[in-house]
Amino acid sequence: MMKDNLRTSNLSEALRERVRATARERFDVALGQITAEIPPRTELGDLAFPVAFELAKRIKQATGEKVNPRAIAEELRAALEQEPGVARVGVAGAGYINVFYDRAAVLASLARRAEGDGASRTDGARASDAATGKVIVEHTNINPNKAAHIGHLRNAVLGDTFVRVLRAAGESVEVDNYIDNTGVQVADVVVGFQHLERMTLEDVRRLDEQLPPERPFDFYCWDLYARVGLFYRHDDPEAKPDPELLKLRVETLHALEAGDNPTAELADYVATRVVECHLKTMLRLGIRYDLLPRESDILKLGFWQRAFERLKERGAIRFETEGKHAGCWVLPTDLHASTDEHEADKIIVRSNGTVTYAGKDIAYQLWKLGELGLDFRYKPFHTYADGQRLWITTSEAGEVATGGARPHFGGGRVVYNVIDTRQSYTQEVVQKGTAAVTSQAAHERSVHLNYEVVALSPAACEELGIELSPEERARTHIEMSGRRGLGVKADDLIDKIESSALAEVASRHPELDEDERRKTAHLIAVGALRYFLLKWTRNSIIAFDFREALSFEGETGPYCQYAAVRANSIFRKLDDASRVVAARFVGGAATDERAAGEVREVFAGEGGNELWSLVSLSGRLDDALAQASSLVEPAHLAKYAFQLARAFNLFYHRHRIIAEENAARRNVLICVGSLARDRLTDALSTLGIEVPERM
RNA sequence: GCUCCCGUAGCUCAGUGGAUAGAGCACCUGCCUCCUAAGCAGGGGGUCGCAGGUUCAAGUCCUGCCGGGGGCACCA
Repeated sequence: MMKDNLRTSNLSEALRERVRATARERFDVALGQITAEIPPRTELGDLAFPVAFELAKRIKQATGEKVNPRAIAEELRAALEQEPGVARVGVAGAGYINVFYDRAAVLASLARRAEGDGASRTDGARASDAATGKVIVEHTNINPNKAAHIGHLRNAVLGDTFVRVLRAAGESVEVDNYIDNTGVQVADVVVGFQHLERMTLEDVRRLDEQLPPERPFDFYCWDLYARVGLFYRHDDPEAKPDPELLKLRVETLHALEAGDNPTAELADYVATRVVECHLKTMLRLGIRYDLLPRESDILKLGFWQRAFERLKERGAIRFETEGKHAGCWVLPTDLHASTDEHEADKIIVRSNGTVTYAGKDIAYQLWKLGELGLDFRYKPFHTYADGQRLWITTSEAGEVATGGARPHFGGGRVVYNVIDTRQSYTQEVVQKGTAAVTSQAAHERSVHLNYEVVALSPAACEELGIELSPEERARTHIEMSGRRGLGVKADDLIDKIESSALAEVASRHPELDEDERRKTAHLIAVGALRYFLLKWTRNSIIAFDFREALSFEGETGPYCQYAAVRANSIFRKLDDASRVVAARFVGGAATDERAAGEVREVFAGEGGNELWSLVSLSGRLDDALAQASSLVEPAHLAKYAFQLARAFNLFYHRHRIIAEENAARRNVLICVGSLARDRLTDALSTLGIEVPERM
């Protein structure tokens, strides 16, 4: 096998070791973490060690001797220059050690790797640390009572992209989408059907069948849900709900929890149909799931009773006999101070004996961690076009037999719950309760993958025809409200972006047939929307703006796709022989000193630094993935894709690849272009963005 | 009251304790006989909220203050 110490990540590791060894031998200093950084400009080198400053301090502490950091840097320079793959080492500023790689050798290694195992980036580095046990990521979790809106899309795209990042790292991932089919929100829509529309299950079924395609069932429920909100308030949006009318909600809720009655059957129909709509919406963006766990099954299968026993056994919860919480089971917390208005402790079981959301969630979280000792029953719910099967939980006896084996669900090594940051407090309570009945390790195995909400810009509200008070207009963002029907529906937005993309495609490519245009427009829309939702870091509130979301220029998904499309069009026009020749020539630079010299000359010449920085950036995809994964921040990968696309566009602008006459130069350009295209395509693919053939 | 997050260019946001703080948008000026101009280049724009502290080095860490947002239900 070819030696691979020229992979830049391995090279930087080797250099770190040399720094450590030299510090020990020459200065008798044992260094801990050695920080290395990418210099701000490529002329300053490929890797920098600001370690001389720390060494000077350590030497002074140990011996009292004052040493100039520059002198230390000079010593280290000599040692680092010994490392194969290093062209030279410079000392700059007050004592920066700047390492310059042998550009021909690095590119040769990258070119050989690309030719050697196809486009596969998935090499030893990632396969080796594939830990045992799967990871569970739970996301989407939309109440099944109305159409999904852009806030739900942020959750789903964030979760789905994190899943892709984990899978790119070789992890085995189970994707769960929790269905709260017995909650208040579903109950409210049921109240709407039963009391506002006076419909039975049969009526609702007929209505559903007759709805036009532009107003599917989840859209209908969206409006109905808003109407129910008004109904409780006697049509005054500003009023408080009438307690008398709210009794309808409570009655309905009880009926749902009890099950086996017409109201529960209607609720089940509504929830199931809305879930189907949500799955369709998410599939438009390439988002899929493995399992739909349902709250009704958690109730029926006694998950809570089991968790309740465990909590009592461990003394994690306490029965209150006096005070404000008399008659309740509470979980003691110190997450916030208790005041006159509310106790610090969190109620888990109400005085009427019913369990709160937090309690149910503790039981469910225990199942996800494989610590409950109970399991759901399962049945197939849907089969995706490629045969992948989606399962749903059930509590019915006699599990439905299927041809293929059913995967084992639950029991994750780590569980990521994608939930917006407003629920941080409750999530902490759940984690605390969960940890109380398991080991401390279980606490670390539960991660609340939190993110800020999507709000609407005042401009977006006006476009939606929503009246704003002068006060609201002055704000940077306005919170969405399902109850007010205030929000941008996911399908509406996707439609809008698709038709905008379609117009662009049609004007640029009249030669394409209708079907091709639609497919292309769809890919562009997905790219635009996913990138739009991913470019912000998690703790940034997105003030949704139509103009921004519909933009295809600047820092957008289509900009990144366009760079890759341009690259593809080069390679479509380039004959295969040229690529083979280029790869062989550049790859040969690893052993052939004459070829290496020619490659170096290209990088040393006019625009060589710029060319090299594209190679260097292309080589950092693994770093970007590792960062996105360890910091749980897909935005880092999105930023990387944009940077790479920008660098490629510059490269594309500066160089005529096919027409290049100098053979060595042409070979280098082909290899660099091919490398950048592959990594950009990979990065986009992990973001869930595909590159169309033309756009 | 307690608690979490945020404050960086006109706007929206990036910025693993390291070099001259970046990008997109907006505005202005150029560039299509060329592998797709959804592009490229250039320009103006900054007291990184304020004040202390730690450090060889602070937008980044600590403390306090100011300003904005979220959360602290026998809702989910």
